[in-house]
Amino acid sequence: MELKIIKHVQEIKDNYENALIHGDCLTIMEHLPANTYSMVFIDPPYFLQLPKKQLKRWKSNTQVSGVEEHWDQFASFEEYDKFVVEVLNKVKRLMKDNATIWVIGTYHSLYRWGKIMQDMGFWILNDVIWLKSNPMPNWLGVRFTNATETLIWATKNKTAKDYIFNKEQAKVFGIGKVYENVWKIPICSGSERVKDEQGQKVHPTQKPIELLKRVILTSTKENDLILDPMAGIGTTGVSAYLLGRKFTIIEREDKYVKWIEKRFKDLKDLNDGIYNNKY
Amino acid sequence: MELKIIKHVQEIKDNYENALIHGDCLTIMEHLPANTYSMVFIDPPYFLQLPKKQLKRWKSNTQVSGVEEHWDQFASFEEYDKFVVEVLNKVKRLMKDNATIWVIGTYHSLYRWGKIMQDMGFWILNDVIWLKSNPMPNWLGVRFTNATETLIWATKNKTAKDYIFNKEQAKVFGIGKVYENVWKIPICSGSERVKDEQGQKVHPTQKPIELLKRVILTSTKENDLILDPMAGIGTTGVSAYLLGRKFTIIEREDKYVKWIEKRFKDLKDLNDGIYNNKY
DNA sequence: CAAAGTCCTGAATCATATG
DNA sequence: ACATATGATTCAGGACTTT
Repeated sequence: MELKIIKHVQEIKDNYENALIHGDCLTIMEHLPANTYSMVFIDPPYFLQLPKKQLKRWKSNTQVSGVEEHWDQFASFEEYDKFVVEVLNKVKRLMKDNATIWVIGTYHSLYRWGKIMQDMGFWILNDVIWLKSNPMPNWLGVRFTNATETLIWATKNKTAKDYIFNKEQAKVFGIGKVYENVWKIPICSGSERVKDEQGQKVHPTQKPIELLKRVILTSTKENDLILDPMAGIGTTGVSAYLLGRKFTIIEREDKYVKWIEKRFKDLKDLNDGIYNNKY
Repeated sequence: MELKIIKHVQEIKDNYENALIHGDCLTIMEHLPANTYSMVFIDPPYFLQLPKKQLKRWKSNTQVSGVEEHWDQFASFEEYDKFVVEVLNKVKRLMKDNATIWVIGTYHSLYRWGKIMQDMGFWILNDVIWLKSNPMPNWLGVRFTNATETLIWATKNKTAKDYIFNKEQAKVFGIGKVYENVWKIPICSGSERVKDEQGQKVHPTQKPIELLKRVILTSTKENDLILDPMAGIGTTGVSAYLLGRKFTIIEREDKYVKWIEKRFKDLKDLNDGIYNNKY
Protein backbone atom coordinates (compact mmCIF):
# COMPACT_ATOMS: atom_id res chain seq x y z
CA MET A 1 0.00 0.00 0.00
CA GLU A 2 1.46 3.25 -1.11
CA LEU A 3 -0.03 5.98 1.05
CA LYS A 4 0.50 9.41 -0.46
CA ILE A 5 1.34 11.99 2.12
CA ILE A 6 0.60 15.49 0.92
CA LYS A 7 2.09 18.39 2.80
CA HIS A 8 1.35 21.30 0.48
CA VAL A 9 -1.87 22.31 -1.22
CA GLN A 10 -0.10 22.59 -4.57
CA GLU A 11 0.42 18.82 -4.56
CA ILE A 12 -3.26 18.05 -4.15
CA LYS A 13 -4.49 18.38 -7.72
CA ASP A 14 -5.16 14.97 -9.31
CA ASN A 15 -3.29 13.42 -6.44
CA TYR A 16 -5.89 13.03 -3.72
CA GLU A 17 -6.74 9.34 -4.06
CA ASN A 18 -5.43 7.16 -1.23
CA ALA A 19 -3.87 10.25 0.21
CA LEU A 20 -3.33 11.68 3.64
CA ILE A 21 -3.31 15.45 3.43
CA HIS A 22 -1.64 17.36 6.22
CA GLY A 23 -3.49 20.57 6.99
CA ASP A 24 -6.60 22.25 8.30
CA CYS A 25 -9.60 20.63 6.67
CA LEU A 26 -11.34 23.96 6.17
CA THR A 27 -8.46 25.08 3.97
CA ILE A 28 -7.69 21.76 2.33
CA MET A 29 -11.25 21.09 1.27
CA GLU A 30 -11.19 24.26 -0.83
CA HIS A 31 -8.55 22.61 -3.00
CA LEU A 32 -10.45 19.42 -3.70
CA PRO A 33 -12.80 19.13 -6.69
CA ALA A 34 -16.57 19.36 -6.40
CA ASN A 35 -18.84 16.31 -6.72
CA THR A 36 -16.06 13.85 -6.06
CA TYR A 37 -16.78 11.72 -3.02
CA SER A 38 -19.25 8.87 -2.61
CA MET A 39 -19.19 8.93 1.17
CA VAL A 40 -17.94 11.26 3.88
CA PHE A 41 -17.20 10.23 7.44
CA ILE A 42 -16.89 12.93 10.08
CA ASP A 43 -15.63 12.20 13.58
CA PRO A 44 -15.49 15.75 14.92
CA PRO A 45 -14.33 17.13 18.23
CA TYR A 46 -17.22 16.46 20.62
CA PHE A 47 -16.75 19.63 22.68
CA LEU A 48 -17.06 17.63 25.89
CA GLN A 49 -16.66 20.62 28.21
CA LEU A 50 -14.97 18.47 30.82
CA PRO A 51 -14.17 20.02 34.18
CA LYS A 52 -10.59 20.96 34.93
CA LYS A 53 -10.33 18.64 37.87
CA GLN A 54 -9.87 15.01 36.98
CA LEU A 55 -11.53 12.07 38.55
CA LYS A 56 -9.27 10.05 40.80
CA ARG A 57 -9.72 6.35 40.89
CA TRP A 58 -9.85 5.09 44.44
CA LYS A 59 -8.73 1.52 43.94
CA SER A 60 -5.68 2.35 41.90
CA ASN A 61 -3.46 5.34 42.08
CA THR A 62 -4.35 6.71 38.69
CA GLN A 63 -6.68 9.27 37.22
CA VAL A 64 -9.18 9.08 34.43
CA SER A 65 -7.60 10.60 31.37
CA GLY A 66 -10.37 12.61 29.79
CA VAL A 67 -10.22 14.36 26.47
CA GLU A 68 -8.28 17.51 27.17
CA GLU A 69 -6.73 18.08 23.79
CA HIS A 70 -6.73 21.58 22.44
CA TRP A 71 -8.72 20.46 19.43
CA ASP A 72 -11.69 19.79 21.67
CA GLN A 73 -11.65 23.30 23.11
CA PHE A 74 -14.15 25.85 21.88
CA ALA A 75 -15.05 29.13 23.50
CA SER A 76 -18.78 28.60 23.23
CA PHE A 77 -21.55 26.76 21.46
CA GLU A 78 -21.67 29.68 19.02
CA GLU A 79 -18.08 29.12 18.03
CA TYR A 80 -18.65 25.39 17.78
CA ASP A 81 -21.69 25.92 15.58
CA LYS A 82 -19.72 28.20 13.29
CA PHE A 83 -17.17 25.42 12.86
CA VAL A 84 -19.94 22.92 12.11
CA VAL A 85 -21.49 25.13 9.45
CA GLU A 86 -18.15 25.73 7.74
CA VAL A 87 -17.28 22.06 7.67
CA LEU A 88 -20.67 21.07 6.31
CA ASN A 89 -20.65 23.72 3.62
CA LYS A 90 -17.31 22.62 2.31
CA VAL A 91 -18.10 18.94 2.59
CA LYS A 92 -21.36 19.36 0.73
CA ARG A 93 -19.58 20.78 -2.29
CA LEU A 94 -17.31 17.75 -2.45
CA MET A 95 -20.08 15.16 -2.25
CA LYS A 96 -21.48 13.51 -5.33
CA ASP A 97 -25.21 13.99 -5.75
CA ASN A 98 -25.93 10.49 -4.47
CA ALA A 99 -23.26 10.55 -1.78
CA THR A 100 -24.00 10.02 1.88
CA ILE A 101 -22.45 11.54 4.95
CA TRP A 102 -21.92 10.05 8.40
CA VAL A 103 -21.36 12.10 11.53
CA ILE A 104 -20.58 10.42 14.85
CA GLY A 105 -21.02 12.00 18.25
CA THR A 106 -22.69 12.12 21.63
CA TYR A 107 -25.30 14.34 23.21
CA HIS A 108 -22.61 16.87 24.02
CA SER A 109 -22.67 18.14 20.49
CA LEU A 110 -24.36 15.78 18.05
CA TYR A 111 -27.74 17.47 18.29
CA ARG A 112 -26.08 20.59 17.00
CA TRP A 113 -24.76 18.72 13.99
CA GLY A 114 -28.17 17.18 13.38
CA LYS A 115 -30.16 20.39 13.51
CA ILE A 116 -27.64 22.32 11.46
CA MET A 117 -27.55 19.56 8.85
CA GLN A 118 -31.31 19.69 8.54
CA ASP A 119 -31.25 23.48 8.31
CA MET A 120 -28.70 23.22 5.51
CA GLY A 121 -30.87 20.83 3.56
CA PHE A 122 -29.15 17.55 4.32
CA TRP A 123 -31.68 14.73 4.47
CA ILE A 124 -31.23 12.37 7.38
CA LEU A 125 -31.73 8.75 6.42
CA ASN A 126 -31.16 7.19 9.82
CA ASP A 127 -29.43 7.49 13.08
CA VAL A 128 -27.39 4.44 13.96
CA ILE A 129 -26.65 3.58 17.57
CA TRP A 130 -23.21 2.25 18.43
CA LEU A 131 -23.88 0.17 21.52
CA LYS A 132 -20.64 -0.35 23.43
CA SER A 133 -20.28 -3.75 25.04
CA ASN A 134 -17.76 -2.38 27.52
CA PRO A 135 -18.47 1.24 28.34
CA MET A 136 -16.79 3.07 31.16
CA PRO A 137 -19.23 3.02 34.08
CA ASN A 138 -20.51 6.15 35.76
CA TRP A 139 -18.99 5.19 39.10
CA LEU A 140 -20.42 7.98 41.12
CA GLY A 141 -23.89 6.81 40.31
CA VAL A 142 -25.29 10.20 39.43
CA ARG A 143 -26.28 9.55 35.84
CA PHE A 144 -26.85 6.67 33.49
CA THR A 145 -23.71 5.13 32.07
CA ASN A 146 -23.25 6.35 28.53
CA ALA A 147 -22.96 3.08 26.67
CA THR A 148 -23.71 4.53 23.25
CA GLU A 149 -22.58 6.90 20.59
CA THR A 150 -24.82 7.95 17.75
CA LEU A 151 -24.12 8.21 14.04
CA ILE A 152 -26.21 10.39 11.76
CA TRP A 153 -26.46 9.11 8.21
CA ALA A 154 -27.71 11.54 5.58
CA THR A 155 -27.79 12.53 1.94
CA LYS A 156 -27.03 15.98 0.53
CA ASN A 157 -30.70 16.74 0.09
CA LYS A 158 -34.14 15.25 0.12
CA THR A 159 -34.15 14.43 -3.57
CA ALA A 160 -31.03 12.26 -3.56
CA LYS A 161 -32.41 8.85 -4.38
CA ASP A 162 -29.77 6.46 -5.68
CA TYR A 163 -27.50 6.40 -2.66
CA ILE A 164 -25.84 3.14 -1.69
CA PHE A 165 -27.38 0.95 1.00
CA ASN A 166 -26.18 -2.62 1.12
CA LYS A 167 -28.96 -4.19 3.10
CA GLU A 168 -27.45 -7.66 3.07
CA GLN A 169 -24.45 -6.26 4.89
CA ALA A 170 -26.69 -4.28 7.20
CA LYS A 171 -28.54 -7.47 8.05
CA VAL A 172 -25.33 -9.07 9.24
CA PHE A 173 -24.32 -6.10 11.35
CA GLY A 174 -27.62 -5.27 13.06
CA ILE A 175 -28.57 -6.92 16.31
CA GLY A 176 -31.72 -8.47 14.84
CA LYS A 177 -32.80 -9.87 11.54
CA VAL A 178 -34.08 -6.71 9.91
CA TYR A 179 -30.99 -4.54 9.54
CA GLU A 180 -31.71 -2.51 12.63
CA ASN A 181 -29.94 0.75 13.29
CA VAL A 182 -28.10 -0.70 16.28
CA TRP A 183 -24.55 -2.02 16.19
CA LYS A 184 -23.01 -3.71 19.21
CA ILE A 185 -19.25 -3.23 19.10
CA PRO A 186 -16.58 -3.08 21.84
CA ILE A 187 -14.56 0.09 22.28
CA CYS A 188 -11.14 0.13 20.66
CA SER A 189 -8.58 -1.52 22.92
CA GLY A 190 -5.95 -4.23 22.96
CA SER A 191 -3.55 -4.62 20.08
CA GLU A 192 -5.72 -2.54 17.76
CA ARG A 193 -5.26 0.53 19.93
CA VAL A 194 -2.30 2.57 18.74
CA LYS A 195 0.13 3.12 21.61
CA ASP A 196 3.36 5.05 21.85
CA GLU A 197 6.76 3.89 23.07
CA GLN A 198 5.63 4.32 26.67
CA GLY A 199 2.54 2.23 26.08
CA GLN A 200 0.26 5.25 26.27
CA LYS A 201 -2.62 5.61 23.86
CA VAL A 202 -1.70 7.99 21.07
CA HIS A 203 -5.19 9.29 20.37
CA PRO A 204 -7.79 9.67 23.10
CA THR A 205 -10.73 8.66 20.95
CA GLN A 206 -9.56 6.06 18.47
CA LYS A 207 -12.56 4.43 16.81
CA PRO A 208 -12.70 0.66 16.32
CA ILE A 209 -12.08 -0.61 12.81
CA GLU A 210 -15.20 -2.73 13.17
CA LEU A 211 -17.27 0.45 13.36
CA LEU A 212 -15.77 1.91 10.19
CA LYS A 213 -16.02 -1.45 8.50
CA ARG A 214 -19.77 -1.42 9.03
CA VAL A 215 -20.10 2.17 7.88
CA ILE A 216 -18.13 1.48 4.72
CA LEU A 217 -19.67 -1.85 3.82
CA THR A 218 -23.24 -0.64 4.23
CA SER A 219 -22.91 2.67 2.39
CA THR A 220 -20.27 2.28 -0.34
CA LYS A 221 -19.30 0.04 -3.21
CA GLU A 222 -15.83 -1.23 -3.99
CA ASN A 223 -13.48 1.42 -5.41
CA ASP A 224 -15.71 4.23 -4.17
CA LEU A 225 -13.89 7.31 -2.98
CA ILE A 226 -14.31 8.21 0.69
CA LEU A 227 -13.46 11.46 2.47
CA ASP A 228 -12.58 11.90 6.14
CA PRO A 229 -11.71 15.54 6.82
CA MET A 230 -10.83 14.98 10.48
CA ALA A 231 -8.82 11.81 10.27
CA GLY A 232 -7.42 11.65 13.79
CA ILE A 233 -5.42 8.46 14.01
CA GLY A 234 -6.61 7.45 10.54
CA THR A 235 -9.04 4.63 11.17
CA THR A 236 -11.25 5.64 8.24
CA GLY A 237 -8.32 5.48 5.83
CA VAL A 238 -7.09 2.17 7.18
CA SER A 239 -10.54 0.62 7.00
CA ALA A 240 -11.19 1.97 3.52
CA TYR A 241 -7.94 0.51 2.27
CA LEU A 242 -8.58 -2.87 3.86
CA LEU A 243 -12.00 -3.01 2.24
CA GLY A 244 -10.92 -1.99 -1.25
CA ARG A 245 -12.19 1.59 -1.19
CA LYS A 246 -10.22 4.68 -2.13
CA PHE A 247 -9.90 7.52 0.30
CA THR A 248 -8.77 11.03 1.06
CA ILE A 249 -8.10 11.72 4.72
CA ILE A 250 -7.15 15.09 6.14
CA GLU A 251 -5.45 15.71 9.45
CA ARG A 252 -4.14 18.88 11.00
CA GLU A 253 -1.86 17.64 13.82
CA ASP A 254 1.73 16.70 12.95
CA LYS A 255 1.68 14.06 15.61
CA TYR A 256 -1.27 12.19 14.20
CA VAL A 257 -0.01 12.45 10.63
CA LYS A 258 3.16 10.66 11.67
CA TRP A 259 1.24 7.93 13.44
CA ILE A 260 -1.09 7.41 10.51
CA GLU A 261 1.95 6.92 8.30
CA LYS A 262 3.27 4.32 10.69
CA ARG A 263 -0.09 2.64 10.90
CA PHE A 264 -0.21 2.10 7.16
CA LYS A 265 3.24 0.57 7.22
CA ASP A 266 2.02 -1.96 9.77
CA LEU A 267 -1.02 -2.97 7.78
CA LYS A 268 -0.17 -6.56 7.11
CA ASP A 269 -1.73 -7.97 10.25
CA LEU A 270 -4.86 -5.97 9.73
CA ASN A 271 -5.14 -7.19 6.18
CA ASP A 272 -5.00 -10.76 7.39
CA GLY A 273 -7.63 -10.21 10.01
CA ILE A 274 -10.34 -8.04 8.63
CA TYR A 275 -12.10 -10.59 6.49
CA ASN A 276 -12.33 -13.22 9.17
CA ASN A 277 -13.97 -10.99 11.72
CA LYS A 278 -10.88 -10.27 13.69
CA TYR A 279 -12.08 -6.71 13.20
CA MET B 1 -58.73 7.10 41.46
CA GLU B 2 -60.46 10.41 41.07
CA LEU B 3 -59.11 12.05 37.96
CA LYS B 4 -59.94 15.74 37.84
CA ILE B 5 -60.88 16.91 34.40
CA ILE B 6 -60.45 20.62 33.98
CA LYS B 7 -62.08 22.30 31.02
CA HIS B 8 -61.60 25.97 31.84
CA VAL B 9 -58.54 27.85 32.95
CA GLN B 10 -60.43 29.42 35.85
CA GLU B 11 -60.65 25.99 37.50
CA ILE B 12 -56.90 25.38 37.45
CA LYS B 13 -55.84 27.33 40.53
CA ASP B 14 -54.94 24.99 43.41
CA ASN B 15 -56.60 22.22 41.50
CA TYR B 16 -53.91 20.91 39.21
CA GLU B 17 -52.79 17.80 41.08
CA ASN B 18 -53.86 14.53 39.49
CA ALA B 19 -55.61 16.57 36.88
CA LEU B 20 -56.16 16.33 33.16
CA ILE B 21 -56.46 19.82 31.73
CA HIS B 22 -58.18 20.19 28.37
CA GLY B 23 -56.58 22.90 26.29
CA ASP B 24 -53.55 24.08 24.38
CA CYS B 25 -50.49 23.56 26.53
CA LEU B 26 -48.99 26.92 25.54
CA THR B 27 -52.02 28.64 27.05
CA ILE B 28 -52.58 26.30 29.96
CA MET B 29 -48.99 26.43 31.20
CA GLU B 30 -49.36 30.17 31.73
CA HIS B 31 -51.92 29.42 34.41
CA LEU B 32 -49.82 27.00 36.41
CA PRO B 33 -47.54 28.20 39.23
CA ALA B 34 -43.78 28.58 38.84
CA ASN B 35 -41.29 26.14 40.44
CA THR B 36 -43.87 23.44 40.91
CA TYR B 37 -42.93 20.27 39.08
CA SER B 38 -40.25 17.72 39.93
CA MET B 39 -40.22 16.16 36.51
CA VAL B 40 -41.56 16.98 33.06
CA PHE B 41 -42.12 14.48 30.31
CA ILE B 42 -42.56 15.72 26.75
CA ASP B 43 -43.65 13.49 23.92
CA PRO B 44 -43.98 16.10 21.19
CA PRO B 45 -45.21 15.89 17.62
CA TYR B 46 -42.30 14.40 15.71
CA PHE B 47 -42.69 16.48 12.52
CA LEU B 48 -42.24 13.40 10.41
CA GLN B 49 -42.73 15.25 7.12
CA LEU B 50 -44.49 12.29 5.64
CA PRO B 51 -46.02 12.66 2.22
CA LYS B 52 -49.74 13.39 2.24
CA LYS B 53 -50.62 10.31 0.28
CA GLN B 54 -50.56 7.24 2.43
CA LEU B 55 -47.80 4.73 2.05
CA LYS B 56 -48.97 1.55 0.44
CA ARG B 57 -47.65 -1.62 1.87
CA TRP B 58 -45.85 -3.72 -0.71
CA LYS B 59 -48.08 -6.38 -2.26
CA SER B 60 -50.77 -5.81 0.26
CA ASN B 61 -53.88 -3.76 0.62
CA THR B 62 -53.37 -2.93 4.24
CA GLN B 63 -52.20 0.61 4.61
CA VAL B 64 -49.43 1.63 6.90
CA SER B 65 -50.88 4.29 9.08
CA GLY B 66 -48.41 7.11 9.12
CA VAL B 67 -48.76 9.85 11.63
CA GLU B 68 -50.82 12.32 9.67
CA GLU B 69 -52.93 13.85 12.37
CA HIS B 70 -53.23 17.57 12.08
CA TRP B 71 -51.25 18.01 15.27
CA ASP B 72 -48.19 16.75 13.46
CA GLN B 73 -48.47 19.29 10.67
CA PHE B 74 -45.99 22.13 10.66
CA ALA B 75 -45.24 24.24 7.63
CA SER B 76 -41.52 24.33 8.14
CA PHE B 77 -38.65 23.69 10.50
CA GLU B 78 -38.83 27.38 11.46
CA GLU B 79 -42.38 27.01 12.62
CA TYR B 80 -41.56 23.82 14.45
CA ASP B 81 -38.59 25.45 16.17
CA LYS B 82 -40.77 28.34 17.27
CA PHE B 83 -43.12 25.86 18.88
CA VAL B 84 -40.21 24.11 20.61
CA VAL B 85 -38.88 27.35 22.04
CA GLU B 86 -42.28 28.37 23.36
CA VAL B 87 -42.89 25.03 24.99
CA LEU B 88 -39.47 24.97 26.62
CA ASN B 89 -39.75 28.52 27.90
CA LYS B 90 -43.04 27.82 29.57
CA VAL B 91 -41.97 24.46 30.91
CA LYS B 92 -38.80 25.89 32.39
CA ARG B 93 -40.77 28.32 34.50
CA LEU B 94 -42.81 25.49 35.96
CA MET B 95 -39.85 23.30 36.88
CA LYS B 96 -38.41 23.23 40.37
CA ASP B 97 -34.73 24.12 40.51
CA ASN B 98 -33.73 20.48 40.85
CA ALA B 99 -36.34 19.17 38.43
CA THR B 100 -35.45 17.17 35.35
CA ILE B 101 -37.04 17.11 31.93
CA TRP B 102 -37.38 14.24 29.48
CA VAL B 103 -38.01 14.70 25.77
CA ILE B 104 -38.59 11.69 23.54
CA GLY B 105 -38.21 11.68 19.80
CA THR B 106 -36.49 10.46 16.66
CA TYR B 107 -33.99 12.04 14.32
CA HIS B 108 -36.81 13.78 12.49
CA SER B 109 -37.03 16.39 15.20
CA LEU B 110 -35.16 15.43 18.34
CA TYR B 111 -31.92 17.09 17.28
CA ARG B 112 -33.84 20.33 17.11
CA TRP B 113 -35.08 19.85 20.66
CA GLY B 114 -31.59 18.99 21.85
CA LYS B 115 -29.81 21.95 20.31
CA ILE B 116 -32.51 24.39 21.36
CA MET B 117 -32.45 23.02 24.89
CA GLN B 118 -28.71 23.55 25.08
CA ASP B 119 -29.04 27.04 23.65
CA MET B 120 -31.62 27.83 26.32
CA GLY B 121 -29.32 26.67 29.10
CA PHE B 122 -30.79 23.28 29.84
CA TRP B 123 -28.05 20.88 30.90
CA ILE B 124 -28.24 17.46 29.31
CA LEU B 125 -27.52 14.64 31.74
CA ASN B 126 -27.90 11.74 29.34
CA ASP B 127 -29.58 10.52 26.30
CA VAL B 128 -31.37 7.23 26.83
CA ILE B 129 -31.95 4.85 23.96
CA TRP B 130 -35.25 3.03 23.82
CA LEU B 131 -34.36 -0.13 21.95
CA LYS B 132 -37.51 -1.67 20.50
CA SER B 133 -37.51 -5.42 20.63
CA ASN B 134 -40.12 -5.54 17.87
CA PRO B 135 -39.63 -2.61 15.53
CA MET B 136 -41.51 -2.29 12.29
CA PRO B 137 -39.08 -3.38 9.57
CA ASN B 138 -38.16 -1.03 6.76
CA TRP B 139 -39.53 -3.35 4.13
CA LEU B 140 -38.36 -1.26 1.20
CA GLY B 141 -34.79 -2.08 2.15
CA VAL B 142 -33.48 1.40 1.46
CA ARG B 143 -32.51 2.35 5.00
CA PHE B 144 -31.76 0.77 8.31
CA THR B 145 -34.79 -0.25 10.32
CA ASN B 146 -35.39 2.34 12.99
CA ALA B 147 -35.42 0.17 16.07
CA THR B 148 -34.82 3.01 18.50
CA GLU B 149 -36.21 6.20 19.87
CA THR B 150 -34.10 8.55 21.93
CA LEU B 151 -34.90 10.34 25.17
CA ILE B 152 -33.03 13.44 26.26
CA TRP B 153 -32.77 13.82 30.04
CA ALA B 154 -31.78 17.23 31.33
CA THR B 155 -31.85 19.70 34.18
CA LYS B 156 -32.89 23.35 33.96
CA ASN B 157 -29.28 24.48 34.00
CA LYS B 158 -25.73 23.39 34.62
CA THR B 159 -25.71 24.21 38.31
CA ALA B 160 -28.68 22.02 39.25
CA LYS B 161 -27.07 19.35 41.41
CA ASP B 162 -29.60 17.64 43.63
CA TYR B 163 -31.78 16.12 40.96
CA ILE B 164 -33.20 12.66 41.53
CA PHE B 165 -31.46 9.63 40.05
CA ASN B 166 -32.41 6.29 41.51
CA LYS B 167 -29.51 4.23 40.40
CA GLU B 168 -30.77 1.02 41.93
CA GLN B 169 -33.80 1.27 39.71
CA ALA B 170 -31.64 2.23 36.76
CA LYS B 171 -29.53 -0.85 37.37
CA VAL B 172 -32.57 -3.06 37.00
CA PHE B 173 -33.73 -1.37 33.81
CA GLY B 174 -30.43 -1.12 31.95
CA ILE B 175 -29.09 -3.82 29.68
CA GLY B 176 -26.00 -4.56 31.75
CA LYS B 177 -24.94 -4.10 35.33
CA VAL B 178 -24.02 -0.46 35.31
CA TYR B 179 -27.28 1.39 34.68
CA GLU B 180 -26.58 1.88 31.02
CA ASN B 181 -28.53 4.40 29.00
CA VAL B 182 -30.21 1.66 26.98
CA TRP B 183 -33.66 0.25 27.68
CA LYS B 184 -34.97 -2.69 25.71
CA ILE B 185 -38.76 -2.49 25.65
CA PRO B 186 -41.35 -3.77 23.17
CA ILE B 187 -43.56 -1.26 21.40
CA CYS B 188 -47.02 -0.77 22.85
CA SER B 189 -49.36 -3.45 21.57
CA GLY B 190 -51.82 -6.07 22.68
CA SER B 191 -54.21 -5.37 25.49
CA GLU B 192 -52.29 -2.31 26.61
CA ARG B 193 -52.90 -0.56 23.31
CA VAL B 194 -56.05 1.55 23.50
CA LYS B 195 -58.43 0.63 20.69
CA ASP B 196 -61.78 2.01 19.63
CA GLU B 197 -65.04 0.14 19.04
CA GLN B 198 -63.85 -0.89 15.60
CA GLY B 199 -60.64 -2.30 17.03
CA GLN B 200 -58.54 0.52 15.56
CA LYS B 201 -55.80 2.05 17.61
CA VAL B 202 -56.92 5.35 19.03
CA HIS B 203 -53.54 7.10 19.13
CA PRO B 204 -50.84 6.58 16.50
CA THR B 205 -47.88 6.74 18.85
CA GLN B 206 -49.02 5.38 22.20
CA LYS B 207 -45.99 4.87 24.43
CA PRO B 208 -45.63 1.70 26.48
CA ILE B 209 -46.27 2.01 30.19
CA GLU B 210 -42.99 0.21 30.79
CA LEU B 211 -41.16 3.13 29.22
CA LEU B 212 -42.87 5.70 31.42
CA LYS B 213 -42.40 3.43 34.41
CA ARG B 214 -38.65 3.52 33.89
CA VAL B 215 -38.63 7.26 33.36
CA ILE B 216 -40.64 7.86 36.51
CA LEU B 217 -38.88 5.36 38.77
CA THR B 218 -35.40 6.53 37.85
CA SER B 219 -36.02 10.26 38.08
CA THR B 220 -38.70 10.89 40.72
CA LYS B 221 -39.61 10.05 44.30
CA GLU B 222 -43.00 8.99 45.55
CA ASN B 223 -45.55 11.80 45.68
CA ASP B 224 -43.50 13.95 43.33
CA LEU B 225 -45.51 16.07 40.96
CA ILE B 226 -45.05 15.33 37.25
CA LEU B 227 -46.07 17.42 34.24
CA ASP B 228 -46.90 16.19 30.76
CA PRO B 229 -47.99 19.10 28.59
CA MET B 230 -48.75 16.95 25.54
CA ALA B 231 -50.52 14.03 27.11
CA GLY B 232 -51.79 12.26 24.01
CA ILE B 233 -53.52 9.12 25.18
CA GLY B 234 -52.41 9.80 28.76
CA THR B 235 -49.72 7.21 29.39
CA THR B 236 -47.69 9.55 31.59
CA GLY B 237 -50.67 10.21 33.84
CA VAL B 238 -51.63 6.57 34.06
CA SER B 239 -48.07 5.51 34.87
CA ALA B 240 -47.62 8.28 37.42
CA TYR B 241 -50.79 7.26 39.18
CA LEU B 242 -49.86 3.59 39.22
CA LEU B 243 -46.49 4.42 40.74
CA GLY B 244 -47.74 6.75 43.45
CA ARG B 245 -46.74 10.01 41.83
CA LYS B 246 -48.93 13.05 41.33
CA PHE B 247 -49.40 14.54 37.90
CA THR B 248 -50.76 17.28 35.72
CA ILE B 249 -51.38 16.27 32.13
CA ILE B 250 -52.52 18.62 29.41
CA GLU B 251 -54.18 17.62 26.16
CA ARG B 252 -55.69 19.71 23.42
CA GLU B 253 -57.76 17.20 21.44
CA ASP B 254 -61.30 16.43 22.61
CA LYS B 255 -60.96 12.92 21.34
CA TYR B 256 -57.93 12.07 23.43
CA VAL B 257 -59.33 13.75 26.55
CA LYS B 258 -62.31 11.43 26.37
CA TRP B 259 -60.14 8.39 25.92
CA ILE B 260 -57.86 9.35 28.79
CA GLU B 261 -60.93 9.65 31.00
CA LYS B 262 -61.99 6.18 29.97
CA ARG B 263 -58.51 4.84 30.50
CA PHE B 264 -58.45 5.96 34.10
CA LYS B 265 -61.80 4.27 34.70
CA ASP B 266 -60.29 1.02 33.49
CA LEU B 267 -57.23 1.21 35.69
CA LYS B 268 -57.80 -1.85 37.80
CA ASP B 269 -56.01 -4.28 35.51
CA LEU B 270 -53.09 -1.96 35.15
CA ASN B 271 -52.84 -1.59 38.88
CA ASP B 272 -52.64 -5.33 39.26
CA GLY B 273 -49.97 -5.69 36.65
CA ILE B 274 -47.49 -2.91 37.06
CA TYR B 275 -45.66 -4.22 40.07
CA ASN B 276 -45.13 -7.70 38.70
CA ASN B 277 -43.54 -6.63 35.48
CA LYS B 278 -46.61 -7.09 33.38
CA TYR B 279 -45.71 -3.56 32.29
C1' DC C 1 2.42 -24.47 29.66
C1' DA C 2 -2.01 -23.64 31.78
C1' DA C 3 -4.83 -21.50 35.07
C1' DA C 4 -5.81 -18.11 38.26
C1' DG C 5 -5.16 -13.70 40.12
C1' DT C 6 -3.76 -8.65 39.76
C1' DC C 7 -3.65 -4.32 37.62
C1' DC C 8 -4.88 -0.88 34.42
C1' DT C 9 -8.07 1.82 31.66
C1' DG C 10 -11.86 3.52 28.59
C1' DA C 11 -15.01 10.53 24.35
C1' DA C 12 -16.95 11.45 31.59
C1' DT C 13 -20.18 17.40 30.44
C1' DC C 14 -19.81 11.98 37.46
C1' DA C 15 -19.42 14.46 44.71
C1' DT C 16 -18.94 17.02 48.86
C1' DA C 17 -16.76 19.89 52.33
C1' DT C 18 -13.67 23.34 53.61
C1' DG C 19 -10.91 27.44 53.19
C1' DA D 1 -14.99 31.77 41.91
C1' DC D 2 -11.18 29.10 42.86
C1' DA D 3 -8.13 25.30 44.81
C1' DT D 4 -7.52 21.39 47.85
C1' DA D 5 -8.59 17.46 50.79
C1' DT D 6 -11.55 13.65 51.64
C1' DG D 7 -13.74 9.60 50.56
C1' DA D 8 -14.65 4.21 49.58
C1' DT D 9 -19.94 4.30 44.86
C1' DT D 10 -17.51 1.09 38.96
C1' DC D 11 -17.50 -3.10 34.89
C1' DA D 12 -15.54 -5.36 30.90
C1' DG D 13 -11.54 -6.67 28.63
C1' DG D 14 -6.86 -7.02 27.85
C1' DA D 15 -2.09 -7.16 29.60
C1' DC D 16 0.65 -8.86 32.90
C1' DT D 17 2.14 -11.68 37.04
C1' DT D 18 2.00 -15.45 39.99
C1' DT D 19 0.88 -20.10 41.11
